[in-house]
Amino acid sequence: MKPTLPKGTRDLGPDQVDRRQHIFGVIREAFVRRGYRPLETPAMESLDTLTGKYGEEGDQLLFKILNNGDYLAKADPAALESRDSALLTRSIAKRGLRYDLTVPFARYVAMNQHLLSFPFKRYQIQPVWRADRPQKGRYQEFFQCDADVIGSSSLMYEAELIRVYDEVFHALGIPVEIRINHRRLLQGLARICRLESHWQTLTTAMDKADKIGWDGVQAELIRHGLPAELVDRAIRLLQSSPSGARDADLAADPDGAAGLSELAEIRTYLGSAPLHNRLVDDLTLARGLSYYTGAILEVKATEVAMGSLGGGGRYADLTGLFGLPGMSGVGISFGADRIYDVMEEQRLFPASALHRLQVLVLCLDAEGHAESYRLTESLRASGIIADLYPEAAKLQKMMKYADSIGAGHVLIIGEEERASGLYTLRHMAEGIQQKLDLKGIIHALTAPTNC
RNA sequence: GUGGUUAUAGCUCAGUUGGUUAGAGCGUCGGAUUGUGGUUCCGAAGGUCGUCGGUUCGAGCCCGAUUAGCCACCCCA
Repeated sequence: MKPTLPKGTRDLGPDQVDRRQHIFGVIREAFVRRGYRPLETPAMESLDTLTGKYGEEGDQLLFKILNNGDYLAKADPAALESRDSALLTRSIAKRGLRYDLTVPFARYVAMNQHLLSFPFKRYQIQPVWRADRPQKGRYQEFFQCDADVIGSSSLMYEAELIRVYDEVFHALGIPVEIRINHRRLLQGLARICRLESHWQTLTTAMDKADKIGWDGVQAELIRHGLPAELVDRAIRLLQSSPSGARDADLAADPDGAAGLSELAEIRTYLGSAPLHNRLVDDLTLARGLSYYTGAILEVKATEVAMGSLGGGGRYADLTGLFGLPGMSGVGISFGADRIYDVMEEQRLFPASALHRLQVLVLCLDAEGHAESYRLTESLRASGIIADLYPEAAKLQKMMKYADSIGAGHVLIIGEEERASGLYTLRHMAEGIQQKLDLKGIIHALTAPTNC
């Protein structure tokens, strides 16, 4: 048979895994240093846990897992007869693959509330699955790196998580723009323009402003049947200067005022130290409105056309659906696969991300093989990534192998070297070699420039 | 879920209005070179042209379906 990968999935080779681990490492470090603790949850969740949490669209994108056994015999006869897939699903699939990390986290918190102390800060780096149509930067299986803090409504945490975004993308070398908005600003906007009843339509349309332009937004809103004069008013307000008329208008509305004051407080926390990246107030940002209740965050690369690299926000009551009401939380997510793609495109991965062989030992004759093996073990014991070519072969062949696997050095051991105790260490990239004893080799390979 | 587009050697791609035995570059393997890779030269292997069906005397090329990639919607990381 011809081997294939399922749609929207991919293999990662050794260099790719090394590079992804580098990304995870930078993110994890930023989380850990702020007291976030790791959490892992199962790839599959009960379908009851997942459905209804991501809106109607989200439910369609859930991967369902067929029940084991004779599932059709136990299927709902009415649903089977009517060929109603949505109805049938309930009787033939009781589990699904997780769609994000936030809902499993909420489930975990609700189930383990007696064990947890609040505020509880956790991070989670695991794959999630969505039955979406694949595209550039969009996969059916992809990794998310989430950090959430639950059980406190302090805006300190919004600032903390913005700082994490800033720090991580700076450390990875990706220039980004961090956008921030507030749900209550959007509510205020809608009320001021008397478009409360069209809130959803208004926000999803204006979110596309940078893509389809303001004319496009206006056209879309009018197509949806919103009164033209109110649409004009909304767009004028959105385009007006934040420091001038816009915020004055918003401040006149109770929700708008609350949103403005929260954003100002977050900025006060951030004022203690400058950010590497721009933090932009963006009134058009309207993501995750089915669950975010406070601040809304999004990160976009400024130098590459790629969807968002991360998103987050405040949710007033995440665990309420699981029987634990009144728990306010705030969280962010990194899209590891998109970050990877951006870094690949921009060649941002440092050589140190790759854990390739530092030295490959080449023994020229069978007699010296055992001694070469012991020497290789000594190098490994000194923390050097080392391996021994498994048999005495033509030097040319062994050199080609060393070159193709990207070994930093080769150590050549022949009769002459064994007699003198001075081995030939060759630096592959530079093509220079020197004769050194074991101590000298270890020194050369553990010096900072050769790591 | 909707629309567009692509699929030929391991990779990137050529392949004439449908016509005999489908090509190139790169890569791979062997040799030139029995203690020196990445550069050079010589040689070789490698294809049911994504899959299934149809039209035709004849299909890599035309038609239909299907699978996968890419792009744009929708939504999202």
